[in-house]
Amino acid sequence: MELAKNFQHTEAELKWYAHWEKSGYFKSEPDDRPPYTIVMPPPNVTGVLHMGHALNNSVQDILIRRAKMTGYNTCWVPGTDHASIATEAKVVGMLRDMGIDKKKLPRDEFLKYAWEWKEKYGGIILKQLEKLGCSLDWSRTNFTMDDAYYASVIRVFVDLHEKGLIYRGVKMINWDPKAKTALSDEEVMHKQTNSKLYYVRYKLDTGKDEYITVATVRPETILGDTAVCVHPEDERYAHLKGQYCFVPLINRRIPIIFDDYIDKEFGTGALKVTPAHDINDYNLGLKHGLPVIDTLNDDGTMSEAAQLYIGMDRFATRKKIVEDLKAAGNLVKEEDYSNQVGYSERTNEVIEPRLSMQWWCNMQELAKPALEAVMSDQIEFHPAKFKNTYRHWMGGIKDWCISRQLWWGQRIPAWYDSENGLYVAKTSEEAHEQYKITKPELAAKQPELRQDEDVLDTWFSSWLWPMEVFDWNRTPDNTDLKYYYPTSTLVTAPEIIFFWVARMIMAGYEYMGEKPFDKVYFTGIVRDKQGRKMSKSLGNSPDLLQMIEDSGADAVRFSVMISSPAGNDLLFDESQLEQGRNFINKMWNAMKLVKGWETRTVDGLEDSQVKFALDWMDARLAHVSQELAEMIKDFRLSEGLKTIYSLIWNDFCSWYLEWVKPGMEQPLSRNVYERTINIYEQLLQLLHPYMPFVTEEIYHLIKDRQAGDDLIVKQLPVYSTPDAVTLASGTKLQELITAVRDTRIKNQLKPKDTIKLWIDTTHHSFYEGAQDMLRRQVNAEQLGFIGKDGAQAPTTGMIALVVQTDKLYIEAAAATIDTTVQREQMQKDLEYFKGFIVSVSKKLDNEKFVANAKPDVIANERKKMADAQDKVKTLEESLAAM
RNA sequence: GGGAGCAUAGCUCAGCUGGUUCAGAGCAUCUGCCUUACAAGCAGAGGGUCCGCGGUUCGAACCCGUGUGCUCCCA
Repeated sequence: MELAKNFQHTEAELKWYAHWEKSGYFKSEPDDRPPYTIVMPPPNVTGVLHMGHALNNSVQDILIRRAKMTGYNTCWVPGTDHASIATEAKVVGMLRDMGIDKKKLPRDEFLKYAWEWKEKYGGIILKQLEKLGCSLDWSRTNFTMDDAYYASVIRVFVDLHEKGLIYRGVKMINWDPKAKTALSDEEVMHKQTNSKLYYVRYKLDTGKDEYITVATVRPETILGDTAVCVHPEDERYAHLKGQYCFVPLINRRIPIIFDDYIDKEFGTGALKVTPAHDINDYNLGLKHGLPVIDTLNDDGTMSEAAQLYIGMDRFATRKKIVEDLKAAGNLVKEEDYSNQVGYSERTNEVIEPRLSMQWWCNMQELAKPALEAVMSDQIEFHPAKFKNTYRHWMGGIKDWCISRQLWWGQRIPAWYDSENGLYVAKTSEEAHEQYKITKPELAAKQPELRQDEDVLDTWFSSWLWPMEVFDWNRTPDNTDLKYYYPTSTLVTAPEIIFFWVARMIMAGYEYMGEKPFDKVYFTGIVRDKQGRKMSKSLGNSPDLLQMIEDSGADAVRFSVMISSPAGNDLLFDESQLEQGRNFINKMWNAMKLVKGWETRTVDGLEDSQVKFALDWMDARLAHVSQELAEMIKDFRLSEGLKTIYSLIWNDFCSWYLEWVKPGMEQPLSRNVYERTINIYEQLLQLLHPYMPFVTEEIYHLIKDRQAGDDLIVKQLPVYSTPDAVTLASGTKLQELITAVRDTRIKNQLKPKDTIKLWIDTTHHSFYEGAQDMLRRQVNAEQLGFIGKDGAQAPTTGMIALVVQTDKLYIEAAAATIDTTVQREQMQKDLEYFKGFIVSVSKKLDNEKFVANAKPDVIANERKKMADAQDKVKTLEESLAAM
């Protein structure tokens, strides 16, 4: 078969993905093997693949593929999240483009459009994950608005309501005037913003021309003021006890109250109190019995209660009221001010704190076992630093606002009668039953109940994900749930530790009586080269699908994984794609080289010359394989990839293949060929989880395979601990080769110039195995040992060098021998080692050191000393000979 | 305002319980090579005040204190 010049990624990706899927390698059913389960963090149903997904899902695929090779029954469950706010916003936008106003649509008609949208655009992202090579069990795909899933969300709502944990109440919430819905605290992002601090004076009700000045960044809320507050110990205002003042422009008479909540140093030390529009003011209002005047409509315009600017947007009002205050003589001054402003996570709109009737979930009791599980490492967090964040949040956990004023989502299963009587039930029928029993007379007259208009927070469905994807609600005793739950590892971003991770743990303990996963691995945030978070608004997020098309999924996975150290952010730079592509090319060429030997193999050919190389490579493989297992266990995936990269490029290609390479047109022993193929296979296997396509392709090209012999399911061999002497011998040979090459260059020897190499050593057995490779790699026509077969130490015209404690002499006809550089180098080495001996001697002569240090440390120092002395001796002799 | 974390080569990071022969890797850089798998390559090299200061210790990149700078989370 003619081999392509390069790896053709597009064809290979289509071919192998289809093959894996057709062969059922992605599918999982419970069996005798231990399970390894991951539930994918469901992306938004309308989302498209971005760098964050690429990182997150590459990590999961690596863990899954690796587990598959080590005897586990792996199950990776895909799915999507209905993403209430995000999706509804998109549908509303689409309707607007069609000239349809959501407000004018009945609920069910809007939902029809929403489902149409979902059918059309939903799940694109799952298709895109195939492109990345994700080995997902597609037969288990879930969606958080599927009927079964919907039912489980409703069940949990009803259950928590029965337990008294879910209740309805008026509280200060975060209002998003664009999406026109309440948000949970977690959905609000605080951003440092440049604002203005306005100083506004309020006339006192003393009949005189006296004022009190307050400072505010939100002057439009003045219209909702119901008090001015000062610190009880603030002498400036002590005389105002029991006094009143007037709200500017509307002249409402409001009291001056005293509370030590006030920061005397801030502004003027006097605070305007607007209980309807600030959480702290609200609490003050509660304490002091102040009225609440809500001056905002749900779209962020001023309400009738504001008296002025009715219907005008809040920010326009802010400008206007400043002008009016100035005109009225109430504006004292304004100054620049930087403060934190809350923005909606989804719509990026400035949040308005607002009093509102919402549904709440009390988290206190649910949080207890969830906190304990993480603190005691029953659930391991990687990196562990996130335990602190988690504890901090869980310790101060507040009630969760779970209702959203939206239509796309699970509708709250609560019904009201005309007297506002409340019935919470799984179905309308059940609610009506309750109604008839509770209020038979009313029900006889008015049989219809009105269902709550709101839907539940998206996260109120996502928190059931690890159990509900295995059909917990309908069949809680099913074999899948028993086998796969608790799942093995959750891979997610630290940003959603509260939104999602913490709540899944709570739901897991509450409903399964068991944690949802053993381990959580938090990936970093994807940033660009300059360290900026990748985002649509910055436009710094590369087009992932284009990258896959251009460079291939393997190169993309390589570039993402090579630069994401455990627990740190990923700084993505497209140059890493090139590194990935080069690596693929390197492997491809190595395959071509090895394949090229096939026709030149001969049975029973003496291969003692390269036995050294084979043994060493086997030892390296065993050694690195063990290291890699540790790294993957600790989620040091980036380090793992670097390690395999180096094993393949340096150890295998640069050293091993060069060592066993037969000469031009020379035959090769069958045994060496087979072992080389075998080694290459194992390297591919180690790399496969990271770069699945190219490895599978080469695995099949390098040798004919029977049906079903695919790399993805090939089990990793068990390696025995490698022999340290074998490993050290390889290192020594490398050192020798490098040293001789370096010396050649320093003496202007061209690569083609041959040399004679004389070695003065006591380690003859080492050279017996290695000499052939040494000779070829340094282009020596002859290699001799001093003291053997009458060989003499050279006296003149030689270049001397020292490797470890062996003395080497290069004899070269072509050399313009300049020993000065060489001597200087040796002299420097000599001085260093002499200095080193002094410092080690000091240590060993120090009684405190000898008394305190561990015995093996002392033994090691003694060895260092002896080695250094040997080295000094060798160097001195070589110098003398020059 | 409260909390967490980080600072090691030009860049991105390793460096485990304080103790290995000038502190390691990749990328980048420099030099020489189109050597019959690979120039998307080969060979070789250079590059560090381990953020500053103080302390503990026989011994500190590592532990403690402090200062500076940066990042993230929460209010």
